Amino acid sequence: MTHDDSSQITERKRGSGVKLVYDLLRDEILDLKLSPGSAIDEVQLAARFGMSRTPIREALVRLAGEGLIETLPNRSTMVSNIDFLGMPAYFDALVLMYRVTTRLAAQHHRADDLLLIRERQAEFSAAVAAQDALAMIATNADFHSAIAAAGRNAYYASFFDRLLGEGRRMLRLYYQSYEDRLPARYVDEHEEIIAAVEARNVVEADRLGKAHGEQIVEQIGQLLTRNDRLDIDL
Amino acid sequence: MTHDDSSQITERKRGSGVKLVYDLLRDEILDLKLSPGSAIDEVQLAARFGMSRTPIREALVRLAGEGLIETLPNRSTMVSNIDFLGMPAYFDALVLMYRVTTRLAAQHHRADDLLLIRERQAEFSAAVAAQDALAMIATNADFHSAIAAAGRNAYYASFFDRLLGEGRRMLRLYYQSYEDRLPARYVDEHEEIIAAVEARNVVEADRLGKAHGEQIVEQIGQLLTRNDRLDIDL
DNA sequence: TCCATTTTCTTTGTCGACAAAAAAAATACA
DNA sequence: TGTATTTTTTTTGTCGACAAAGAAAATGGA
Repeated sequence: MTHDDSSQITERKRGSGVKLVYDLLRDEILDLKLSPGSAIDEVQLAARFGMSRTPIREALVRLAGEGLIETLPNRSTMVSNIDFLGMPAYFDALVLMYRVTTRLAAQHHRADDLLLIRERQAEFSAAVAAQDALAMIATNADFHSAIAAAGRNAYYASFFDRLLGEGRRMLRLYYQSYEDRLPARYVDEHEEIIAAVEARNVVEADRLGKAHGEQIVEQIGQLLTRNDRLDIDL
Repeated sequence: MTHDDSSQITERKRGSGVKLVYDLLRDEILDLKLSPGSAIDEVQLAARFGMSRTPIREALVRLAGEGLIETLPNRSTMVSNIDFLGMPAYFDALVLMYRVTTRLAAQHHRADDLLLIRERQAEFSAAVAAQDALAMIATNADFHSAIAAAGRNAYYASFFDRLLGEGRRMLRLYYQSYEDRLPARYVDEHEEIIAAVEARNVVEADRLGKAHGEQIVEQIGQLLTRNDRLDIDL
């Protein structure tokens, strides 16, 4: 198994190596370029990136901290499996975070937040137009991450980011099975969300966040039997 | 500055060093034995634990991943400061997690969960009786963590654990200023929560979780001016 | 005495090497 | 041929050493 990477072993700034490996590996995992369950070899990575095992190891420790890889003591390291049994729990948390972050954005956003949010929405819209599934998933996550940032709650934001990251893998599976064709409906829903946030309409933002989340969940969750998500009424 | 630790440099199992350092350092940080902002010296720690810098470093990376320490590139590593400005956001998230985890525990708990929860409650009750503030804070966190585990949502549970950890530092400050005397009221509230969970009374569990959280927040949050917590009505 | 520049010192980031642990392969024995 | 035991291989965990990057101290000039 060869890794034809034409890997440019260029001069790197001290300390930048870890971030490089971390970011790249994270993307590869979330985009399913590294399939769940596949083994990760430190020496191979070291060779690929032209550095020693030490920075590789640090990147792996951080990825393990996020649950993206799993480490068997003294034995193999591998890409975490997608926890299908945990999907109901995942969607429950995801929808709640959709709600909460959108609601808080309506409350606490500042003028320049909207600029960033609109940028993300433009990127998402472009990805939809280009029918690029990977880009759609990533830019959709960025969009909601920007919303969360505008909500000014770092705890929700980081939790939400983690959920969105984990979700990228599941969504990839989903859109793969639907031939990379994605409803442009999400673009419209995003626009509605932006409008509600801008108008500081908290109730409407909450409702839209919840609806948007549930809409996505429903499309995916048809496969699932169990359906006892948390449903706090408004 | 000497570290008189009578450090037993005994033979350790391969791979156990990291966890040892991580656990101990985490506890020392959360119990404020290491004050926020204080520097962390890798070499000193290596000497103290009788091991090389490598496993120390790995433990520090993990702690940094949880936000408990901060690393200035190429320069110092230090215990994270408590983010007082972020406290409203923190409490907002904390109360919501109190609610959600208690509610889910009422829905999804199994018989043996209650045994564990009661154990934790007994420990908390003992700590209150002994007027041991540190133990109270730790066992209270354990109690709610057990509730969260019974809720069968790993995402909420891990997020909640992180919040409870972060909270240990704030609570320590709070109880310090109140002369380590803590209302036994929490013990009763815990009992009510257990009863609601056992009865699978979801609405009541939700209400109690919210009330319990808000009660704690109010006691601490009097100091804070801003008070625009998320308030989803039931 | 005060400030700019150079030198030393401290602490981190990276490396190559080696030992421990577990798995895989090879061997011995019935 | 099938199974238990030994040997080899693979991969991780740990170590000591060194180089880079700042900070602190020392030096020099006005």
